[in-house]
Amino acid sequence: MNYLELSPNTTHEPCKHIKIIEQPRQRGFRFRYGCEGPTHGGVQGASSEKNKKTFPAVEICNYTGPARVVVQCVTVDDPPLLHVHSLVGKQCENGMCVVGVSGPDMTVSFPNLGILHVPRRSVVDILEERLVQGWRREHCKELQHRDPTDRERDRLHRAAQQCARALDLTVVRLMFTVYLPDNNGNFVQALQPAVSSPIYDSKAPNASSLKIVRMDRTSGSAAGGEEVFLLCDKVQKDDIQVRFYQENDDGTCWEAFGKFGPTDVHRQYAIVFKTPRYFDPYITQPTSVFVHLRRRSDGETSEAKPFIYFPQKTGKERSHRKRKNPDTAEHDRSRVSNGHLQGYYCSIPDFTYTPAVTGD
Amino acid sequence: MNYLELSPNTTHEPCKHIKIIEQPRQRGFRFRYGCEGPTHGGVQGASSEKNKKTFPAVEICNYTGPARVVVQCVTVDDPPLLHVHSLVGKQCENGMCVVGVSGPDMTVSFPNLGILHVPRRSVVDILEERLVQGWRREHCKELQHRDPTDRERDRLHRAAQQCARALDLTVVRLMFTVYLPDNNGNFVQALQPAVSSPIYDSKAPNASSLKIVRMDRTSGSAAGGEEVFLLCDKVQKDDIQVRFYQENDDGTCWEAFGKFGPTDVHRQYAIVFKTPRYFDPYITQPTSVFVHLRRRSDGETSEAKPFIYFPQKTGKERSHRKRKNPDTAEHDRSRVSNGHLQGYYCSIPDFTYTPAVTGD
DNA sequence: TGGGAATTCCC
DNA sequence: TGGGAATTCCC
Repeated sequence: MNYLELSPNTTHEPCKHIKIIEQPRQRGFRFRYGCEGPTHGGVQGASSEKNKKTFPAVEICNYTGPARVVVQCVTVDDPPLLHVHSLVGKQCENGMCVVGVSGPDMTVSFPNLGILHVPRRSVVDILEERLVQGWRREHCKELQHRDPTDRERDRLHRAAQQCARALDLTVVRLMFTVYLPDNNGNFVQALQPAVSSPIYDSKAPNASSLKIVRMDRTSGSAAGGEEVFLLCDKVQKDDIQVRFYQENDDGTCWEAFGKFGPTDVHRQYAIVFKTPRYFDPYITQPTSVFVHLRRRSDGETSEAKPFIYFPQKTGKERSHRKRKNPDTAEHDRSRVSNGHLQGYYCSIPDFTYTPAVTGD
Repeated sequence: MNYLELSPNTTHEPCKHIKIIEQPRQRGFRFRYGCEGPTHGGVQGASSEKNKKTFPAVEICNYTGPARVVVQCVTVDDPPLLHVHSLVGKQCENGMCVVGVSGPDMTVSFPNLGILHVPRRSVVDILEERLVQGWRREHCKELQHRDPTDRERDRLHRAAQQCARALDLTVVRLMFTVYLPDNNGNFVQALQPAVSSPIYDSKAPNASSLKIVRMDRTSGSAAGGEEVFLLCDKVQKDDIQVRFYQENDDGTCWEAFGKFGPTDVHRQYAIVFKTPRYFDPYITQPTSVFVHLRRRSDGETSEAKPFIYFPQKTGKERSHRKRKNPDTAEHDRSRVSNGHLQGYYCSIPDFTYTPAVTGD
């Protein structure tokens, strides 16, 4: 007898349980409304790649033989509650996905888990119906079958409203439950369920993917303070940043943020911001950095666009400008504002423009 | 006996009828959803002004005495059909507005006609219900009361779907019907109804008000071809124009249009366009014109913003540019593209910018 | 009210 | 699928 045999488990058979061997991918999957049809593919696995797709998968451990795995959408609450959203796709019915296993391979992969987005207006009704069902189950043992009274009904309705308020429609988790057969071969013996990491609806305003579509300038003075019009995919004005950054060879990183207020975010699709000053405003050569969008709440970022900082104009170049036609100066004013740069040494944004020489 | 007495009318009493003496304003009024609550005011009159509001009004002609006027929403079809949208506000019930008159003033003004926007998803049900009602009325004379058979029901359902497809939820008209009392004082004698001009929901995508919110430049070369980022209220990419114009003292008007494609309209809220060439590209003094948005389909326009055309650079100024640092030229390229101006005489956009001198 | 965004749907 | 807009709702 060695010491291993003294561990508590040795007196029992190894615990049968279900284990998630591939989590669902948390981001980038879109929940679909009923009207969008059922053919939109399932959520992929966390380690899925372009040419090597994976899907959520589980393994039944310490048991080999017939089993049934049921997958359902649950909330991020602890303990998890059944979600109003349901699973759709092959092998899915009544909002859940049911798959049989027989062994010897006790792993199951789920390539067809679509998530059906229930309209918000339906939520209360769905929850109320469930509460009524629960009520019936509780009362079915009573001698006489009866329906809830108006008073009870009203209580259930208010409970449903409260649950609905607390329910987040933008995120679900997958709950996997294994059922093993009893002596009659009925799959009624449930093991402790396993619950996946959260899946965020990629269409939700706070989880949609970030993208810079177009900018009216992709370069500017190292002094910063120049206005940029940036067109983007949907953002939320209080949760978005325009981040300039430069990664150095030594692993350090410079960052600074475009300056704008909530009113500079136009209808979620455009941001007018002022460029930040480069960390060294006295550079003598153009310097490449990157700009991207970043969501404060979850740190998600867009793909980066290059941005070039240029040296500021010298005093001589600037004095040349003073001789300009005042009409033209008026013209210029509309383009560049340097409001908050007043008083900075040598930091007035000041450019001249030559036409691009393009081939077409 | 003069010839007037020979006209057909002289043999009858003058025809009693209802006349609209103030039409509803056609634009700028927003239909409201039920969830928005009832307190949003009524549609104003066509001649309403800021400090002198008017409201839709009718007059009962050639009759003085007790009467009842009923107002309902109808479609723009001919003949008009009852709309699914309903009237809400004081004196409104069951979707219609009912007002009593007793004379001697036989005019009625309606200051509280709110229009309740029925959700699209409810339209079929509402129409089907009406068809079923109609079916019942038709069959009520049958010996035995009966409900429509499944087959009849299905026919009604399909008819409702067809009506729903044809129904425009963005426009209604007001139908005014006068009821005069019969000998027992019951208001059952209806005169021919009067139907108003159309009222367009100001929240509908094709009727919302146009507005230029912000532009990244408000001046440019008389040669045109310069890119402008314009932020705006919601537009439809295939139905919007950026119109430059200048009204001359002699009543003539120059106009030209910003150049852009559907993909240059960003998510309905921004337009990236190229300025048009001014009609005289060889101006020697800055010239003020206006820009506004214009909707093709109905000719509606936004408020205009001023735009200043500047003389093109002379050859001498341009040759000076050629000596510039190539790095700076690279910088410039990002800002101005002159793609389609190649080959124009003296038409290369070319500006220098000086910082604004602002007081704050 | 109008401003603004979330939600839902269409292709 | 994702792109894009219409519809609906919130304050």
